[in-house]
Amino acid sequence: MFIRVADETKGNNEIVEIPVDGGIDGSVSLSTLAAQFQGVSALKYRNSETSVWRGVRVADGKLYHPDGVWDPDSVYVTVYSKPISSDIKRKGVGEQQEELTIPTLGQGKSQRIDYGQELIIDGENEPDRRCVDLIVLGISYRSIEADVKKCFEAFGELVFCEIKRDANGQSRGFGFIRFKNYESQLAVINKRHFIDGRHVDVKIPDSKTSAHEPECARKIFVARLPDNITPDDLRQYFAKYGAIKDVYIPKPARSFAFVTFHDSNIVRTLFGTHIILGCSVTVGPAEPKNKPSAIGDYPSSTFKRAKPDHSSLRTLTAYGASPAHPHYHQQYGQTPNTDMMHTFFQQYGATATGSPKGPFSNAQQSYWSGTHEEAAAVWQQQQQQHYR
DNA sequence: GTTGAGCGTT
Repeated sequence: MFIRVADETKGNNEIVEIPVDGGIDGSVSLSTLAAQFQGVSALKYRNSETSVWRGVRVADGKLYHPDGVWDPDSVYVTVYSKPISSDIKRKGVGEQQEELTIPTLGQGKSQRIDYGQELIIDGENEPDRRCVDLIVLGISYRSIEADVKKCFEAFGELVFCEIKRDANGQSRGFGFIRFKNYESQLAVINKRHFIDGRHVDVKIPDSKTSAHEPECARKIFVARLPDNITPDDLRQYFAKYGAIKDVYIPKPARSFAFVTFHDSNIVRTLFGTHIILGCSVTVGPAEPKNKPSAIGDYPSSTFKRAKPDHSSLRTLTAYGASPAHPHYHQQYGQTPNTDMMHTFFQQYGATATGSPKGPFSNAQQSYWSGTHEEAAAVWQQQQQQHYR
């Protein structure tokens, strides 16, 4: 049996027939698909009842039809993990078509991540595949770095490996590692490993800054969701990153959701773009209820989308970003400065490129360029305020 | 020379 697959972005509507594996699970091999469509990560198809795109399930390098049966007459459309190609443009959001820039953050460095300040992403520059330093607990006092390295390199390339020692060089029995690729991190985390005859545990480290955090620190804001998405869809997708405590989708659907994890440390590694059921969604930090604050204490509601004729959607307008808007200035007591803007954009894996009018001149507006996703996330975050 | 929950002089 074959299924019919097309790549909308090619514009030629060429259909390629892809074989379905003969095995009992009736899956389509991702690698077989990728041989025809380079870089493909999933497939989607139109739900005949609702006309909404529906994504096929992807697991272990295989694609599974959600209904268990592939329709030989349907045309399945390729989905790519690089953030948004024009085919993922979604209804109702009113996005303009635009080629997107994937934010380029620092290349992997052999340094510890300063949480919340710097996000290291792997060699593919995928914002949703970030590695963090992992703590390794229970290392034998006799083990050296090479022993730890040997154990974990079986899961992938390490960019960092260190055993903590006291002033005399005596091992303190724990250390830190970081992988180059996110798959490796997923493979080792929260599992027990053996080094020099002792079992060791690998975890996302607690940090002092994350102790006694409010619930919103364990919560992500997921924007640009299709309205037919279910809590189970989100659970299924995000479960691979960490234990989920709660999923909240407003009723009626408002294109966003909150997912709360048990561990706050995983949260910041998720900021950026994800492909869920074939749709490109944006994950950002959840804001505390009743306390909107996008930049420090500055309200996110002061950020609007720039007009489409102004450098298109990658540009945000920071209203009130100058003393020319005394209302906001007085109400919130501060004006966002350059550092705050950069921190704000960084949450979304974006890089602010500054205002063409110069930062916080006396102009009425300042323009800041982030990514398309970032602009969409900020816009959605404003909407969120109206429903909470 | 011993020990065995923890959270990092970068």
